[in-house]
Amino acid sequence: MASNVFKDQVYTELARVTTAISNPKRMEIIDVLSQKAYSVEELSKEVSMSVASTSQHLQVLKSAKMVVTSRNGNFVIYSISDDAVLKLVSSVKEFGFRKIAEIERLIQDFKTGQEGLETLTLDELRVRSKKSNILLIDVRPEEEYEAGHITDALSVPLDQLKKRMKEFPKSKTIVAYCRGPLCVMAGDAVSILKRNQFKALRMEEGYVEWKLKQYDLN
Amino acid sequence: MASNVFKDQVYTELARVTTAISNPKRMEIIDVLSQKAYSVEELSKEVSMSVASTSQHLQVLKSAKMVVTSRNGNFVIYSISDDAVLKLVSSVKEFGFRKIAEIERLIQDFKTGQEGLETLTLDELRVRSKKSNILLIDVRPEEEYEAGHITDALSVPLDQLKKRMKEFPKSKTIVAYCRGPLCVMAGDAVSILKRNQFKALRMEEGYVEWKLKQYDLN
DNA sequence: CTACTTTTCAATGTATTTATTGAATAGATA
DNA sequence: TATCTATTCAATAAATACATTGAAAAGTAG
Repeated sequence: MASNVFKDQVYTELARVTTAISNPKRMEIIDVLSQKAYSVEELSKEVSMSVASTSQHLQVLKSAKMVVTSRNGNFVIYSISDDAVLKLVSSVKEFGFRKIAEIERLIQDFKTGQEGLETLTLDELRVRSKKSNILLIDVRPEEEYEAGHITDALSVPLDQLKKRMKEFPKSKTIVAYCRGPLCVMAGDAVSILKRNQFKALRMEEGYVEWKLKQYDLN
Repeated sequence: MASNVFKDQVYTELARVTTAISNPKRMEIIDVLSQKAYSVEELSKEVSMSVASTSQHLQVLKSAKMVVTSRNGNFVIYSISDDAVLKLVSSVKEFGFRKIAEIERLIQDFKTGQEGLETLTLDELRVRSKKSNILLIDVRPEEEYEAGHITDALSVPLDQLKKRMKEFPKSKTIVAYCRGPLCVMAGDAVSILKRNQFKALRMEEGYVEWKLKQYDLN
């Protein structure tokens, strides 16, 4: 049957896409690259792996057309090829978080470990920022902020927070965000702020989630 | 670092989701189950594999919570757990079809093999069915039609088409659909109809694509 | 309770995937 | 062109995934 061969080929191609994201490290790499482009060496530090292994993972992602390369001097810079990749990963997460109880439990354990921080969603933020006085801060490294950030957010990298929080008005509620639900920086920021008598909340969603939401609004 | 352990665990869980769909046969199984529920034995025929292998694939999908089981007499009936699975798979396909040139080429080769049939999308169907006289037929097996079909479609399983087409008015344009872009039945139906002097078009999308679209409209 | 059917499990051999190390390459800079 | 550096390739060893066969189990029906 000729059409059977065709069918098998198509499913094999589709599986090539899912195989590319079937590895935990590669998922993490995509998440990191979703924030900003990286060289192989930088990235290997970010995901705690040898340069050679990182390179190999990147090649898998590249052959699945999920990342693209450019060159900057000696460095090869990897970046996400297309917003369709963000959507794909986002729908994997949506399914994963909803369905896999184990993930829910892990996140729960982790959150309660973080002093029971109060959290906020993007939608809640939009509503509250109209009513009350809110200061939205982006605690990711400055390069990631520069590569793209939520409108009206102030860049306050985590390692500068202690110095810079003196500028913050105590009258405002401070909302911190970072890379998204799996990222710990915003939680750390809120802890620090609270210890210093600020009203502070963490927003679980990050820049990527916000960006994807913008499409839906248009 | 405690948060590193957490992160690795979460990515491992997420990868469990993508690993479940990282195999061509499992993708095919999900597609088949998207049309209607099947027993292991039926399914193994549908995807041309041994019963034991099919069972093992189903267990992988079950442990990823993508399918659920029920019992009917001696048979264990597998079905898709949730429409979130359809959405996930649909976004994989969306990315796959858009990005992977090889798939595009395969589909192109396949289509041109099918006598250059004229095709129609769901959106075009909606527009045209208001203006002109259209008869929409569902050429999948009757059980799949009964498990769910596009509103106003007439069930005409492919193997009954030759007898039943006598009822069709020659004044109407006949639009045939089946399981979706990878399915060959609608193409076969159109070929037969054209050979018998009907005006006939194939719609590439199938019932699942239509169903997902209904959500977006609400 | 027994017989029967469908599904699952276990064992096997093969193939793929993965992280690491160390060597090779490609490309930029001088 | 020669040198230097980041990246990629190759080889390895361990682990995991895969399809098949045949046996075991689970559950229905009589």
